[in-house]
Formats: sequence, structure tokens, C-alpha cells
Amino acid sequence: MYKVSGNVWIEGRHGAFIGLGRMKLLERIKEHGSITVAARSMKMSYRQAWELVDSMNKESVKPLVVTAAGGVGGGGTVVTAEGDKAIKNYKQLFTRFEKFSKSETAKLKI
Amino acid sequence: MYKVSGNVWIEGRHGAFIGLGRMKLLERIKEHGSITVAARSMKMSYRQAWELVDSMNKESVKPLVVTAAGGVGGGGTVVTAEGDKAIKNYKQLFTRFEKFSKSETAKLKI
DNA sequence: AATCGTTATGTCTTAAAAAATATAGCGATA
DNA sequence: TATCGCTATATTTTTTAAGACATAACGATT
Repeated sequence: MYKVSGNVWIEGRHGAFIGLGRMKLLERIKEHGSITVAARSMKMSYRQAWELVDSMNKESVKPLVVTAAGGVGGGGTVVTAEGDKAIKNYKQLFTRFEKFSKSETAKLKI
Repeated sequence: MYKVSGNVWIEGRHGAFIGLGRMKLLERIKEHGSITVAARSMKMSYRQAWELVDSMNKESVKPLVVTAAGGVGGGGTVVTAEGDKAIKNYKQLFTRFEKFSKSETAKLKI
């Protein structure tokens, strides 16, 4: 009847660093090589996507993505090794949290 | 440097059942015997408090609180045994989640 | 039946968040 | 140097959420 739910994210010094939405965005950027295309592909506005990317980069010591304005194809964005690490870390965290909620749901006595 | 954070709640059929805020509100209602006083004591509007209470009661099979309009002192609200159970359950869940986040923070490789 | 402080609910206003729109700047390439 | 699609940012509009305010109903007590 009842179910334990929730969410997890990783915080840096000044706030959210990476959560589920940001991780998905990073994956799309990696897939498409562009913030614009990534945003469009997940029905997010470019502005919102850019702000998330900007926030992540500011929160991180080394940037998670590097952007290029101009050049071939108008520019683009690539996910760095640091970005890959962040994706991987969050994914593992998320998986363990899912396990946690499942186990907690089983424990509910109501 | 980084820290795992998040939140957990218990969901019923139609949405949120109990989370940290709702649990705290229940505790205050139990303490004061009144939605009005409980809300005031935690700087929440009566309306918001009432809506949370209403939502919890609707989500639960047995009501978590019973209200009385009119009568001695104008009425009041008492937390039922079911409400106590909900508080207890959520508290335990929350404690274990805190342990989870702490342990996950220690695991971070970034 | 008048009083009291509470529950319960409607309505209106304000503030915050999100979305939409517009536009400047970039640099490889032709 | 003109073009292209993308990054970067400012501005405006729309939508949503929160807050404020007002008021009816309730029932034990006097």
C-alpha cells in the first residue's frame, strides 16, 4: 500500500552539484555534443540546460564539460573525463538509493 | 568537499503521505492539540497546515488526526494512534536515510 | 441565545518561478 | 568576408505557487 520514495543528489560548496536531472542532461550532451540538441531532445529549454551546465561547472573544481562557441557546426560542448566521473558516481549512488528505498518499503509497518 | 544529500518520504496511492515537514507538523499538533497553534508555532499559515493535515488524512485508511470544530476552547485536533505510528515509522526511515547519506558521502571518489 | 477560539473554505493579491522571445558573439570553413 | 549553428545573456511575458484576507460553521459553556 505505502511506498518509500525520495531523491538524492551530490552537493558542492554552494549548492547542488549533480542530481538525476543533471546527470541525464550530461548524458545527452555527451550523446549529441551540443547543449542545444541535448536540451531539445529532452524537451528542456536551452536556457535551463545552459544554467544547469554552468552551475555544475562552477561547482566543480575541474569543468565537467567544455563549450565552444563558433567554429565547425557553430560550436559544441563535450563532456570531460571529470564529467564522466561525475555521471558514474551519481549513477552508482542512485542505484544504491533505489535499493535502499525498496528495502525500506518492505520494512514499513503501516 | 562533496556531500551526498537528499530527502525521503512515504507515498500513498495518490501522492505524498508523510515526509519531514508533515512529521514535524504532526508532532506540533500532538504537542498543542490544535492546528492553529501548531501552525503558528512553526511559522506556517493555518491554511497550509490544514491542507497538509487534510492530505495526510485522505491518504491514510485510518485518520492520523481527528479534528473538532466548536466545543470547549473552540475545538481542537488530536493525533490518533495511527498518527503516532506514522510519526514513528517516518522517524526511523529518516534516521536510516541519514546513515545512508553519510556512508555514501564517505564513498564519493570526487 | 451569546460567546469563545477553533476548524473549514473561498477569494483575492502578491511574489516567485518558468517559459518565451530576442539578440550579440564566436570561429572554422568555403 | 559571409555563412552557419551554437554558446551566452538580457529582457519580457506567462504561469504557478504562496501568502494574505475574509468569513461561515461548529458546539461546549455560561
